[in-house]
Amino acid sequence: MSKNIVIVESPAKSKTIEKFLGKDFQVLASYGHVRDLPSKTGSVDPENGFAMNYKVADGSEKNLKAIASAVGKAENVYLATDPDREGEAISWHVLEELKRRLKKKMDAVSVHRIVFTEITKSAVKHAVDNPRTLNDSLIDAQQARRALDYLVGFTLSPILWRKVRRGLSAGRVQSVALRLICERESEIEAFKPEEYWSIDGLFNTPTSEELVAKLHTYNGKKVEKFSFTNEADAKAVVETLEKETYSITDIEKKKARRNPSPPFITSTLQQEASRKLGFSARKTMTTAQRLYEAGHITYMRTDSVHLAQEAVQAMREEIGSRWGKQYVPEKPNFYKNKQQNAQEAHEAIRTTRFDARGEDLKLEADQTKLYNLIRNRAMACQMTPAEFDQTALTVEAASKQHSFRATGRILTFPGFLKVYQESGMEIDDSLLPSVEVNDAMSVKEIQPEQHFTEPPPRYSEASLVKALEEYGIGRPSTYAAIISTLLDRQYVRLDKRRFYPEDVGRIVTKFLTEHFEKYVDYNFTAHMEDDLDAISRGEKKWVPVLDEFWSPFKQLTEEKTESVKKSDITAEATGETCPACGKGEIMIRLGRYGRFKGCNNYPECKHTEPLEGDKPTEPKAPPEDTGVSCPQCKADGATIVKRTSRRGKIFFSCGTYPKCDYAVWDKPIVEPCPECSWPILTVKETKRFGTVKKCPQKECGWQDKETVKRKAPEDKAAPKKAATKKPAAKRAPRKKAS
DNA sequence: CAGTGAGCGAGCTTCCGCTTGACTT
Repeated sequence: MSKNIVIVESPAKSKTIEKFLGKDFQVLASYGHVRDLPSKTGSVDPENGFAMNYKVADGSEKNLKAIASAVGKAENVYLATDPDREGEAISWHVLEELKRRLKKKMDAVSVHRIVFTEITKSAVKHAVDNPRTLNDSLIDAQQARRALDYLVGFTLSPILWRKVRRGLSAGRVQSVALRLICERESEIEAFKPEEYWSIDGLFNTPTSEELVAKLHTYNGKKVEKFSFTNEADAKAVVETLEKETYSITDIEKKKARRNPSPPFITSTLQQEASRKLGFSARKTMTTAQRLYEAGHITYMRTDSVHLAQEAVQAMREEIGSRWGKQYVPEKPNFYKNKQQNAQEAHEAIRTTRFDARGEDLKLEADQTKLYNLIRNRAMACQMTPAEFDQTALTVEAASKQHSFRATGRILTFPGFLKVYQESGMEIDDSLLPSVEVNDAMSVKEIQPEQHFTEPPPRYSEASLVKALEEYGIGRPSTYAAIISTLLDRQYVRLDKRRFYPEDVGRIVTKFLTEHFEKYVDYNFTAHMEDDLDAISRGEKKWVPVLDEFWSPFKQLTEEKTESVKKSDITAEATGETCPACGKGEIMIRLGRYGRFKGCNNYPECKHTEPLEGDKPTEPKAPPEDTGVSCPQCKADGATIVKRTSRRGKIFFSCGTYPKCDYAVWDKPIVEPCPECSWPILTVKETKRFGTVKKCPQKECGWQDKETVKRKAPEDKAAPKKAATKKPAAKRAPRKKAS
């Protein structure tokens, strides 16, 4: 029984903080948000001042009960949720629930709001000593954000159900993510490779060393990427160049430095883990969560590059003792957040100690890899820059009309590179031969090379997260979920770790960008954030801000629901006449399995053909015959064959389909049912019972006796069978829409 | 459950952002 209760969001945090504060304090976790808008219509009422109908989430009841019972016996409650918009709202929701549950008892409890951005004893104590009250403006801003997301999603999605296909979704975040992928695909399709030629000179120095240099000027003009665009031009240039004599005319030496990258935040961690370790965004986050819970790293959902003083000090000590003073900068390196709308509630992602490598901590293999990545990146950010000697040589023709250049780079001091190299920024030493000005260079060969420009690459998980972050769309806690949503809706697919839009995804994007451009604009979120900031600062009120958004949005959705026909979206005219009826026009339509061509005259004419450019439908192998006669139609020679459903599931059905529609899931055998005498049984291999025979007749339900026997004692031994069954039933309506 | 769509219209789907478990086959 504690006099003082502290509420935080995460249970891992609560344990640490409890240690700092001692016996008089009990720390409880809210486990994130405790109330939310139910996923159904009417949770926000725009007609009634945007009234928000919050409900306690299923999983939160337990947590709220624990909090209420502790607070009921306490004198002080410290709301210590994260110091950002969402955190402020969580505190408010918790308080609202406390008031509702404890009623008058709450009068005896003093309520304080405290915040800290790092979990250290001093920071937490300082926070407790400097409480404030809840910030209503910040809470209002969060509510505006929540209502807007709900209204956009729950207004646009039903339009998609009616106009495109059931079960689809649209939202402020996911629709822009989808748009990025679709527009990239359009760019790739519209891309026309352009030819260009590069020309390298291969020279010999006076000491017979080789030098490769790029053509830098030609006929007195600087050579650019598209200076030579065909073979004839390139050949002519080569001929001219071959006739010249060359010498070194300039040697330029300078020192160059490169600074380390900032420590990880969620998005950069996901990107680097993807590139360096091949982890998906989801895998990175669950692995990081384990490390966080074990106390090995700081919080993994953050958009701040800030580092705690103590951590910086510990890094400097470790760097100094491990590699020497020359790797420790005079003053700690300081990093600033690039993003505009960063909430900066947490620290950057770093390890909690620096003297241990992942291998020393006896972690799982994946955890070790991620731990080391995080530790190295953090340490590197507090190390000295890498230093190079950079040399540029100019090889000029005697005519002074043409010149080549070569650059070389030698690492003279590794600095942070000793520990960490960001992928895509690798540095290789490139050595140049030792030459002096006026040295004659003999031409060994002038090499022309043909190139073509390449289309922009399709997004990977990493590059998509990066793009979203740059637009300020989505949050650290949602990047992985956004990707899952696009995949779940089958808007996109991943192939060799690259995103490809599916037909439905492209149709949805086309529809949304054509008719709801403003709401799927890349800057829509940024504009929203400006408004939310104004609300946070008390400069605007949340209801008028929502009104300003809602009135035109509502009007637009009503107009579009009326004016845009389903066929405008999902059908595309081709101008071809139907070869079957000779009257109808062939349209490209969206079917369950993608797009196809069909006659306009449907349903009178049912002519269809596959879309060109589609993968040719593989010639169907004749289905495997089981030799078992069909027990239903009993037609002569009607046997059961093995087939694959459209979803890839194997089933067995009568070979005379569609005449006879008899079908079973498991493999049939000729053996009459001992119970109902149905002529066949089915067999299935299971791990637990081996081969199980069953009667396919549902009303019979006979099963292999051995199975029943072996199963029986288990039922008795586990009287909680009913209890274990419940979640299974609960699980059924979840996702996995079949 | 076996090639696809229209419209009729039961009953149903859907947002974003916080946080962790604890069901299995």
